[in-house]
Amino acid sequence: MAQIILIEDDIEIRRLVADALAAEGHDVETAATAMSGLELGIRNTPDLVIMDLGLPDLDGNELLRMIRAISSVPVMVITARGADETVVRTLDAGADDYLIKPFSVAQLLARVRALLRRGGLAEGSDRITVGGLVIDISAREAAVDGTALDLSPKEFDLLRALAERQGEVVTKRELLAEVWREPYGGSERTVDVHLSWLRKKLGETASDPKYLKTIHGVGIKLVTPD
Amino acid sequence: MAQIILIEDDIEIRRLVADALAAEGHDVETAATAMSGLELGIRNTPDLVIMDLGLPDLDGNELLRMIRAISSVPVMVITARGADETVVRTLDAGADDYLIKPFSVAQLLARVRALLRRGGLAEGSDRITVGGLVIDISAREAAVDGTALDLSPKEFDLLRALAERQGEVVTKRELLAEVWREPYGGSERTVDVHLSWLRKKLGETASDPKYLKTIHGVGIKLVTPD
DNA sequence: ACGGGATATCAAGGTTTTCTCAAGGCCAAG
DNA sequence: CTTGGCCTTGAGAAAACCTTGATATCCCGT
Repeated sequence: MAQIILIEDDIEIRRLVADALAAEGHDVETAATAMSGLELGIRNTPDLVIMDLGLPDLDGNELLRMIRAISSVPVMVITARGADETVVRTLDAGADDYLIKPFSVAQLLARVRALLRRGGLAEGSDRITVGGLVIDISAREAAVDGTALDLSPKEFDLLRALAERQGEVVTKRELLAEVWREPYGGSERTVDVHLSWLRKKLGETASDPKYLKTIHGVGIKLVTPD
Repeated sequence: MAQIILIEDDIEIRRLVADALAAEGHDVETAATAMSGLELGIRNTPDLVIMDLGLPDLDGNELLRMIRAISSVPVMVITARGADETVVRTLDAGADDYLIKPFSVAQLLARVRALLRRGGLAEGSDRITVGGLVIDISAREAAVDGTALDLSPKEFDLLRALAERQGEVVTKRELLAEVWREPYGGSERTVDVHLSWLRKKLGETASDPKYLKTIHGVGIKLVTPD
């Protein structure tokens, strides 16, 4: 599922964590020293790094800084050092989560899921959700409250263009540029018509909008309904 | 710096956390119940939500699910319940971090920083805050004390022009230039009318202004109310 | 306290923008 | 060649908005 690098010198904990992660379906690479872990990271571009703070060859914060210098990969720190000051310093050095040993494996896994949920989806996400509206970019299909919408090409592109900037007001000119691809001599009223159709398929009207709000004199914006 | 919503029923903790966050320069809105917190969230599109799990009116996980249904905002849970099972369930329900009371404020702040760092701190949305007045430029919406304002284009532009120079006196001529785009032959009285409407919507009058103060013979200035 | 100038508010046009229906054209599939 | 889906354009109606005129009110210097 995800590629995870685990840097931990204690062999027992390493085994424990690695097995648990593997059981979740992740691809785990382990390292016992900071340097070898860094090597691994450079080669594999992982989705998550889990590291101990007390490594034999390098201070944990030093390693953290090196990782941050070359990557924005999520990093979870697991360590026995529980001093508050240490936690703060480590988080501020770029760690995303901090777990104190001894920890519950179940919780570790849950926190890993939480981190992957954020980090992983940020990149290749080709699905946009706005309230009850779900837009699958690569499949080119959309649905409201579970029921699929039958959209024409332009309608879909229009919806996507708005969804990619949800909450923001988009002008018709921008929509023309985005959806109709320049140089286009058409009038902005074409946008109006498609919008009208879109609204009808979304089960709303211009006077009582749910998703598509008109900002008079400016443009349209896609919002999550109340 | 960031807009944060804090949902916590214990008044002491609420105060403690809110003050600490405010001291970091964040804009904090608090709520004592799940429902009022949800209201806040819908109005303000926050950068982070911090919530207690044991709210009086709704189960924490239920609230979390409701938040997740409409938003992907980072959520930090703070609670006294430390049972492992609870932690796991909460994280899997969509929480991004989980802190057990009693917690160190310094660590809370560090974790908040970590979450905001990842969250990208409000991507396309730039806001101006003046007291209880929040103006979202890209969404083109404004709210006072959590209630959205229904502003016409000129009214919004006017408010923004004043907000961009908050505390400063702006002449009507400058407002005409800024909002009406020259060369404009209109009279400055149009500005007066729009100002009047703006005041009405802000719930104030010219004789008892809160935000919009008239400097006789000079212009207008937007101030934070006492 | 008074007068003149600046500001506030109200109501009434007048203007611009948006919405929707309907008709026509285009293109690909049958 | 015909059909059907899709896109574009036109036009009237509706809605939202802006401006202006008139009048009341306020502020400040005298």
